[in-house]
Parts: sequence; C-alpha cells; structure tokens
Amino acid sequence: MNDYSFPRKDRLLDAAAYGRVFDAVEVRASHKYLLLLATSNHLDHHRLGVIVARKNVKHAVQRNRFKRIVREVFRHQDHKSPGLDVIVMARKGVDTLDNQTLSTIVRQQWQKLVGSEA
RNA sequence: GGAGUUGGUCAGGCGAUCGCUGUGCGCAAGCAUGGAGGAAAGUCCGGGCUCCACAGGGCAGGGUGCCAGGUAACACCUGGGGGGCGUGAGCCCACGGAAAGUGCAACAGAAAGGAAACCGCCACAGCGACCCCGGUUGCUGUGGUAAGGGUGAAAAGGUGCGGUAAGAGCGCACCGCGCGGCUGGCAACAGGCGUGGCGAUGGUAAACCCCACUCGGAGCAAGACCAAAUAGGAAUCCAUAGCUGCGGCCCGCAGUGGAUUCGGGUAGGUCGCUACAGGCAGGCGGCGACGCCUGUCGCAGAUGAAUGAUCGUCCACGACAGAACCCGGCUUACGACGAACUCUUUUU
Repeated sequence: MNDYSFPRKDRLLDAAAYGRVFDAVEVRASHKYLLLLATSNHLDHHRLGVIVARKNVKHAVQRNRFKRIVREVFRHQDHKSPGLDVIVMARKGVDTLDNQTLSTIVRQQWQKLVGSEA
C-alpha cells in the first residue's frame, strides 16, 4: 500500500537544495512543455521541486495549476526506488493544456526519468 | 417585442475518495475545525504601521484647482452651481487667473493685436467719351468708408430699424459684454435694476507663469528580538616555559599563548502577521455621502510558498482571474441574474 501523502520532507525546500540538483544533473527527461532534472539524494525517498517561470506562464492562476498537478502526480508515484531529487520545470505553452493531458504527460516523463535512472 | 440608461445581487451546488496548510486538544497515532477575490490584478492616488530625519521660517520642487459637506485621508464619495451632449432616462467636463509679465499660432490672407484698404462702395479734383447741356460714364489722383466680396480655426460685439455721400454704437430696441448697487443663497451662483456705446477685456495657462490650498524621506526584503560555526576586537586573570627577530654570546626588547567575560554581528530562527477607520441586523439623525447607539458574528495567514485532484450527480454547463503588512478609493478584465426608469414599434 502506497503512501499518497506529500509532506514537507518530500520537497526541495531552499535554494541550496535546488542548486545541488542543477550542479549535478544525473538524469533528465525533456518534453515540449516541460523539463525534468534529477540527481540522487542518498535518501530513502524522492524529493520534488517545481519551477514555473513567469516568463513561460503568464498568469498566477495557471502557474499554481501547473504546480498542483505536478505535485498530484508526484504523490501518486511509486517511491520504492532509491531517492531522487527531481526538479520539474515548465516550458512555454503548458498553460494551454487541460488537467487531464498535463497529468498524463507528467506521468509519462516521470516514468521515463525513473526508467533511465534504473 | 426592440433599443437604451442607472443602480444592485451572485460568482456553480451536493456527496465520496486521496492530499496541502493554520488553529485547538492529545505523549503520539490522530480527531475536530478554519482556509482566496470582486476585482486578490494594474501599483495610479490616499491613510495606518515601522525606521530615519526634523527649533522656527524661507527658497527650490511636486500635487490639487467651481462651491458646500462627508471622511483617518484622498486625486474618492455625496449634494449643489455653471458649461456641453442626448428626443429622453441620463451622461460628460483639468470648471481659479489672459485688465502682472514672457511666449506661441503652420498655410492662406491687404491685414493676426493698441490691426489692416486687395476687390468693392462714396465724395472731390484733373483729363476724356456720350447726349436731350447737366446728367451718365471711363481712366488717374487725393480722401472717406469695415456694410458687401475674398482668405482663415479666428477679421475686433450680434440681429433689426433708423441714419448717412457711402458707411460706422453714429442713434435706438433686444441679446451679449464691462462696471456699480439691490434681492435670494453658507457659498459657487442666479435674478433683477441702474449705468457705460463697447478702440476694449481676441485665443492658448494638460506653454512658461501668477494666485490659493497642500506635501519630509524610505518602505514589511519596513523594523524588533534570539543567535551558532569561523575570523577579527576589548577587558580581566594565568603562564611567563618554548619558538621567532635584533645579537658573536648574555641581559634586554618586540612578536607569538591559554582561560573567562563582554560588545558588534553572518547563517539560521522567532516576532511583525492579522481584531479591526471590521462584517451583519435593528433603531435614531441627515435630501445624501455618512455619523451615533444597541445587539450579534469571529472571517486565510502561507514562506519554494497551502486553499487542490479524481469520480459521481444536478442545473442555468461555470467568465475574468490566485492573498504575501493592512485598510479606503480609482482604473482595467469579465460571466450570469433580477429591478427601476427612458425612447420606440405592434396588438388589444
């Protein structure tokens, strides 16, 4: 039985944590609308960070929507594999997708990322 | 029915599952409960709050600009006045001063500001022409003339009658304008009376400017507190042994040590942080904005940043859009609903 919760320990909490990922990207998954970067964190769980640039998604409502969906997908994933720090970045145009489509894309990219790492 | 004007209300509902976050209770697991907007937006005004600056006054610079009121305050709101638009309900107005000074106005036009005769009109003079012999007319000159033509966004009060050689505020009537009382109004202003013939007061002040009133600066990353590690500082105490330098060596001198305390202060953390110019209901005062009183409610507080996802169901099939110290406005974006009023068409 998986734990679907999303507590603070599962998030990247400060600039330093983000910096570590950016400085040592081990795996990446690229898509027209988003980009995933990841590096192992030597913990027993994954951690997630989301970046949505104002430049790419103009409206705050749309930025929030993107983050929520990414988190939603994240907490439904299997967390048994060795811990990864993952950053999900939005690209221009994501705000044109509906929730369903966006969820599917994020899920696919996530599988790709975990698969290539394993 | 159509077209329109004004002022309002709501912002998908319910259920299930999985989450996020504040608070309360609990050792904990957990349980209970609260959790975006009318614009949260643009950051354009006004305040509160915080720190800095500040005797008083002036200059510079900015803002506001019909009057009265409301307010913590405003550039907002209410009521009133004036002007403009609309058949109307209604709407719009940067609405002080051009008789302090400086400046600006393309082109056109004769002339554009103490104006100007291009054409025209009129008088007189000279030289002609014609004839019915004192009239008509042509040219030139000297004057008069702002009525007409023409230019312009604008040509110096307007219209009419009189008047005149032709004209002209030259005279008169009405309208407009200036000045002085009077009446009404807190006032802006309105009405009416008298008076001036109006060669002075043209326009532009979102041109400089003048006048009146008004304004200190920065902003919650404000600011307050706690406070590591490391480096450096001050004081006290201990050790003055060893090492380094000066020196041939000794003495000596300078530097280097340990402990404790203190102050500054970085990372990090806590506070500021949501309870108030508060919402709702009723009463009273006021045309109203609003004020006063009583009752009642507790209504986000995050900090990589929560308020969501999926499914079911109902309907009018859901627009614009996401708090970041807090309020009051303005502006912009936008879906739906009902109300009052106006104009118009058709029918009875």
